[in-house]
Amino acid sequence: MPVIARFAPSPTGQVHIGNIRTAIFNWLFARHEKGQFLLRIEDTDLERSTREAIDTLLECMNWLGLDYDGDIMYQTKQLPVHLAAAERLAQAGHAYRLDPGDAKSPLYFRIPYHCSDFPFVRDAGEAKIELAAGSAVEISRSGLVFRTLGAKGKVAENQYCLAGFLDLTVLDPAGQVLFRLDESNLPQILGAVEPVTIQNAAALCFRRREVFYHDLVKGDLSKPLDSMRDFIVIRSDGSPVFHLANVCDDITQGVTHIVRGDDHVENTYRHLFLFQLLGAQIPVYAHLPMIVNAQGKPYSKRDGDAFVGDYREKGFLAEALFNYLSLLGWSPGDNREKMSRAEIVEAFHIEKAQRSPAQLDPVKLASMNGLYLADLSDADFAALVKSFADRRGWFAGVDPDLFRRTASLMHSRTKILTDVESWGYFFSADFTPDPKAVRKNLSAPGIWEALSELRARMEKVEDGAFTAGAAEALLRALEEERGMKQFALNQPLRVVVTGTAVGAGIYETVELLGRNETCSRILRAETSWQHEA
RNA sequence: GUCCCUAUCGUCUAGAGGCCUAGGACAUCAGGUUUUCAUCCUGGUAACCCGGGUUCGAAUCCCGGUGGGGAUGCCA
Repeated sequence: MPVIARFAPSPTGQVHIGNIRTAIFNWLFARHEKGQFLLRIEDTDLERSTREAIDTLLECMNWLGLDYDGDIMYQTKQLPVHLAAAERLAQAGHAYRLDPGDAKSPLYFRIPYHCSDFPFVRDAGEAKIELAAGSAVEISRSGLVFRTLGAKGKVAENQYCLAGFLDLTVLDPAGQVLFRLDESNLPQILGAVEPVTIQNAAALCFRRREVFYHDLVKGDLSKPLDSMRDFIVIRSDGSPVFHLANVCDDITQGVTHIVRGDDHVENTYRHLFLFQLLGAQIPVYAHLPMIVNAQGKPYSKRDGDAFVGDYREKGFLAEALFNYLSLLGWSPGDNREKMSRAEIVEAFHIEKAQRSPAQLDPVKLASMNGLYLADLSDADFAALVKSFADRRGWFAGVDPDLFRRTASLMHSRTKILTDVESWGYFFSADFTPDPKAVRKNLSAPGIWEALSELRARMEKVEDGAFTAGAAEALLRALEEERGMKQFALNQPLRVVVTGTAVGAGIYETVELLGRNETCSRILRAETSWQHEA
């Protein structure tokens, strides 16, 4: 059976990092299985869904190379299908309104009492629930309401679906049967609006059933039916609720595998009933754990860097982000980390996805990005940086050749493209020196005199002869003459001409700056920084 | 409250009962290369949440606890 997977985001604002991870895993899964990857826009929240958000989403997917098959399905267009499905459920007796006379009352889906032969329902044995002493039990077509005693002696009200209590008997404190639910009174209960109330109850005895399914990521999962409730499928304004719309669309699109966030695990137990009663094949599920922030909490909008756009803006490469994100909660099983897209597709097995949440580490992401940048040729790197800088209006009007040479000097020092912002001193003398660097490197006695002398000697060098090698020779000679330690002038010179203590080789740097610029920067420092140092 | 899920270095992970003296990567520390930084190379510190079982043998299986997350919406 060919695999049909889908990504079904709600287009509300920016694209969340956890969301795009789900998209990536779906895409990888579909591509690995040589199946289809469909895109469905769940735009039913009219208040929050905007065209702009949809465009942002499509752009993000395009940027990350997540191509989808076929046309996009827009959920709002499927309204008639959703409504027809609701109607079918109602016709078959699987749905009801709390107030049958009021069409404005929301339509509830009822988890069917007769479901023991469903492929995802199994018997879980005899069960008994002790009730708060002398409390009442209400039984109605929307389920059971009963009171239990909490650990601190507090009475808690519980409401669960009727299907949770097969062959229910309500016992009084003496153990006598007060009420028995069976085929004889079931139709009356389902047909009546008013609940049957049993006073002075002490315990509930019934056969427990549970919903179960196998999750490709989480393994065998189950949930007792007596912890589930009937749920609304059509709101009082007539619009379909997520559960119905989502399931209907998956049926319409022929989705065979649902890969999504594990916040949907609980929904799955409900959706199984919908697929079953709508006569559809039940899909295979895979629930991915969430991505969490540095505090170990799920990413929220307030975190910053919660959106794909943030990473793009900061100068992360799509391939690097893709690679990193594919490794968050998944691993090929060997020690490979930096992998090409094709390699990842080849190695991707959804069953190997992690079951617990993963924390996104921006430092490791940057390291990964640095690996991808290092793969680029100097020329490609320069071109990439250029277009990145241009978009930001950095270094406008800089000589292209100077820019290229700077880029090749700084290539191995660049992890993310925003690092490039610090290149300003190559192109302009308009920088603020780092006070710490100044203090550390320019306060030794005799330093300023030496720099002044160095400048004088540099000024005598022929224009075309001002190379890295020439600069190095000047420094060495001067150090020796003045009895200074070898390289003692390197850092002072660097601070004076770049304002910082770190960077590319200083000889190459001054060669790039040129004789005039180098000398004028030294002179400027002599006149304006010297006394502060 | 109830239900569901989850737990290996700081972080991402390898690990499918003996290949584990627990491997890799990022981070970190030390050393080497080097004019600083970065790159590159070498080495180090660093983890099986706790308690019971099962077994000749448990990071791996089972039970309990604890921590974390999720669900419990006329949000999706």
